[in-house]
Amino acid sequence: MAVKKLPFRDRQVTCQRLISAVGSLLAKKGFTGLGINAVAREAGVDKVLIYRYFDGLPGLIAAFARQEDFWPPILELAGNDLASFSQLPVKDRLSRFAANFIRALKKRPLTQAIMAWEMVEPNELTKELERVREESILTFFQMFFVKDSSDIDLQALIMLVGAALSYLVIRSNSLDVYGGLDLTTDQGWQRIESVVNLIVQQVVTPE
Amino acid sequence: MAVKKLPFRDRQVTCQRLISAVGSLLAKKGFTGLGINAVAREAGVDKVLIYRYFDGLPGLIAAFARQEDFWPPILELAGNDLASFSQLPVKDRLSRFAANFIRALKKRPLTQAIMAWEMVEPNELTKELERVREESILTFFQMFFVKDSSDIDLQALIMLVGAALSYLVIRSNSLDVYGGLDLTTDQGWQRIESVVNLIVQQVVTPE
DNA sequence: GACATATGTCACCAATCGGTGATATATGGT
DNA sequence: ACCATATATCACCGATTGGTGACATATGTC
Repeated sequence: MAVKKLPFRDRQVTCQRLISAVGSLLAKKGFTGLGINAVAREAGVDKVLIYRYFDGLPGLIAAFARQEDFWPPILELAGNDLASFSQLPVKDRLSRFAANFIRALKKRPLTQAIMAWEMVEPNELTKELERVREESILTFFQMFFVKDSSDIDLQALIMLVGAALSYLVIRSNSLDVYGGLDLTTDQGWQRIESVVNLIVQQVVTPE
Repeated sequence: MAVKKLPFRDRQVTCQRLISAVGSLLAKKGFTGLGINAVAREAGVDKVLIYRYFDGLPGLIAAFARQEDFWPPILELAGNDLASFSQLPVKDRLSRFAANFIRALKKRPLTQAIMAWEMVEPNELTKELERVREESILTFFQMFFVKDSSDIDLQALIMLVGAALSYLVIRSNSLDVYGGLDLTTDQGWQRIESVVNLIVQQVVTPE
């Protein structure tokens, strides 16, 4: 409230403050309380500028979505080394993917908030983000797994594991124990990773 | 608005109307818009009665939670026949459990809404519901699976599958395709069930 | 320096929110 | 029949919401 007045009259800076405010507010409080007034307050900017520059809150959120990298890039899911990753056996590729996926998701609270948001309030923004994510997932899948035309439904397997891990990571924010699994400790997550490893080792047929 | 006035002065009936209003409102709009005013409006009852009879909205929601059966009962997860279920091989028990779990969750939109709610807004109600569910899950697990002291982490496996299925069912409300999996058709769900079957058949060691 | 415009501030609106006090009326015991 | 009380309605409160128009001031152009 003290340093609120920043009449630098720099539209770019103001827009950036608004976009950043969406991010920090979303990370701080989740999607609840993500209103025009709250965003403007957080940015220290008058809310009328949201209407002027972004044509309303949805427009601002869309701008926010455009400049952020919510979904972990393929490179990160592959362990930052595409070449060596693609040379691994399919089993190990899947195991690594699971571990990388957990780590990538854990360090993106914003992504978790948005994924939770998608589940309760489908809207234009979440639809857009879903489209991007769906595309990213499919690209990743086709890049590393589609050529292994095994007799098992590899796609369904990967998505099942991905769904489980997504759910568990999101739940770990507000839940300590899930069905006896401790989601707060590394040991608990090690159990999860281990069972994923076990699954892929037993299920995936070698090439 | 027409038949709003029901001055029957029957406290039980009024309380029931309020409790039912929470349910229908939750199923209709999800947890958004679940406020004092909205609930009272839905019930066709003055909101002051919520304070009088339930000491506020949390109290009303708690009463609502107490009388509903959100979580599928163990009997249902076991396929309505405990005896024959417990005589199945562990593998088949797990496969049946997965199929029953999907069906049970699919036909409980209220449960889905609450599960989604738990992910974004932890509060007293969701905590309570989580406690009940956690207890139910563990009971189910100990009843049917704990005696099979295999070398694999059966608990982690079950919870992983449960997490995946929960996520996919909830997502199917607002998403058609997840990573190439069609969540709108029986064929898509058949793929999911099949891969679960494959996993348990390959991973679970026979007794 | 004058002026159009871009940028930002402020005041206000109607609607809704959670919450409370005052009041009316039906119920049930004496 | 009378009266205490349980039940329900209504009117209001301050705060907050999304949204808009009027106004002020800095910026850049001529």
